[in-house]
Amino acid sequence: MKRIALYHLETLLVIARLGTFHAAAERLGTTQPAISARIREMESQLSIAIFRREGRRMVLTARGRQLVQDCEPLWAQFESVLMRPGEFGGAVGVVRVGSGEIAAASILSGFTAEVESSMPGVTLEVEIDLTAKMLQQLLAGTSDMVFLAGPVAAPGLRTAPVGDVPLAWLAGAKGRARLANGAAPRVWSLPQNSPLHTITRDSLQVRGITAAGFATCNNVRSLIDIVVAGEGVAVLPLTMVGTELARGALQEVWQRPDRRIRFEVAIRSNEPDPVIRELFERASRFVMPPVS
Amino acid sequence: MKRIALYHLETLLVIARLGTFHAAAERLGTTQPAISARIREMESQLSIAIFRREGRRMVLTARGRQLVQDCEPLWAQFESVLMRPGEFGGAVGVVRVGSGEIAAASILSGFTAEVESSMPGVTLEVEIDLTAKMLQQLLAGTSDMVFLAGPVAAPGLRTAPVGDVPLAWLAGAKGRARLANGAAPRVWSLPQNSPLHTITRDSLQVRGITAAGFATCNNVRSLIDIVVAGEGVAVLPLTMVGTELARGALQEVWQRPDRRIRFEVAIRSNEPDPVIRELFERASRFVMPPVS
DNA sequence: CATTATTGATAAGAGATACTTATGAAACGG
DNA sequence: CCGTTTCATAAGTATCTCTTATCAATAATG
Repeated sequence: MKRIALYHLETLLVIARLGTFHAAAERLGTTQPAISARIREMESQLSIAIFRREGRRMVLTARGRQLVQDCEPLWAQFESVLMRPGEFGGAVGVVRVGSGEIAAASILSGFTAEVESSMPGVTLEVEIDLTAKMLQQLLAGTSDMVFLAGPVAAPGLRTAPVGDVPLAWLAGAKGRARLANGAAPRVWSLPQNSPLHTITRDSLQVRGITAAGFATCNNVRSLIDIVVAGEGVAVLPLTMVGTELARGALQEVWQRPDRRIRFEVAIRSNEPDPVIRELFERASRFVMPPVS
Repeated sequence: MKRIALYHLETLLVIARLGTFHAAAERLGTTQPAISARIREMESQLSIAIFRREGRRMVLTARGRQLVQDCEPLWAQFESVLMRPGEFGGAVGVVRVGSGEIAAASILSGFTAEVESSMPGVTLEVEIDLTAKMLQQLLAGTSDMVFLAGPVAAPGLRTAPVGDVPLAWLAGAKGRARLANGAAPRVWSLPQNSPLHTITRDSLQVRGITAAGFATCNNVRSLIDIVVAGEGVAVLPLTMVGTELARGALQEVWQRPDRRIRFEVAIRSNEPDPVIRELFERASRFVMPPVS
């Protein structure tokens, strides 16, 4: 049964359309015995009767008609799937893209939209995780391209800047009340080894602030929720807190840190896949709109 | 490209899942060189690179992953379509069923429902037309089984009764007004050679009625609409005028004809296809609920 | 650092498939 | 009744596919 090839299906469909083996042979540029043999092969592989002799011609059995009916859409799909390479010059492939959460919130959707419209043959498999993990996966070959935060310079990596985002010290109502009382701030941030974590620590040091605990959460979205609902204060990217600022759930409490989060796109420097290299080129030319 | 067989797809998918050619070979009960050859064959047929050497293993290219992604559903469909014969003992096939319009309105839907539930592998292609045409198509091999009206006894035909339907002389408002004025009735019916036509003529003769024209329409549904809207009177099957009687658009004007329309199911007596013969058996056991 | 195991490529030969040409048998049409 | 159409069959050839055996490269291990 596994030995049935595409031309078997095609042959069946052409016979069903043209009515005779002979006509099908002509249409398919082969001989009538070849057509007979193909059908015989199908019948034996599937162990069903597809045609039945009737007078001097062959007619489809009920089962055969069922098969034709089933194969018609299958054949169409096959053509679209397997013919795809030649159909236009563009790149075709599935590319596994990793992204840090902040990068995801800031530039990913713009990039994917750009890819969808200008590289229609390319499908993206996006995975969101911490920058550190993204790098691992990229080097291990589990991801093909990653967006990440902060300048990275690992050997065997090729990177390009794609934009940056301003950061701000933000707190919710309870957090601001706590600060107003003169209590030491409960600082929240991403786990160690993340750029946001480093920036937060540095900014605290510059200000000479002693924190009452330095809590972490590995998910920025949750981090925001935590700060909104609790007494914490955090350095957060402005691109991710638009709605919270608008409705007053978060407010800036101190002067903004000098540093912004800088995004880069990275691939392995020896990446051999032309589709991925092309995607990298596009990504480096794609720069996110500036945010202030 | 047409030379790609099912085992090529299967091979690709198994490699994608298991990671190495060797493991795939074991899983598929063959040898590693065979797997290599299959992939090479696919790559040459599609002229794309599916795998790329990386260290001592082969990894999917972006295009290769795309292919895997595309083939996954295709493969599933294939299995369901081609494996169908063995999956259960029941009959499988597409059967072309013809039916006269009245038979269609009276018993067809019950029969199709019965087939759908008790013969899930069978697909019906129903065609509605006049009884005479149904017979032609059956004998010509364009239909496999037909429901038709009136006792037929053509050579090479095997028939069985499946029910009958009472008839009534019906007229719309204008038609009844015309009759009340004592004018000769405008009679409507199906074209000649149809049982309804014959019954209508016979009934008129029995009553000694002279019609003012004997109009025909080859479609019962339209016939009903015509009678409802116009001055006509017609012998119509009660199964098809339920709503018209209920809302008073049609009313019985004379005594009902003695004869009812008797439905039969027919196949070619030498029908070789077991699926069709089985369907015929079921149809003959399936008798429509009596109507009065 | 040497050894061993893993992964896939390659080559050669056997076996299976698929195609072509030539011919035959049955059925249809005039 | 004869020619035509339609498909089956047979024989020969070309092609494809698989298996066995071996090799090269790389990763893992002691």
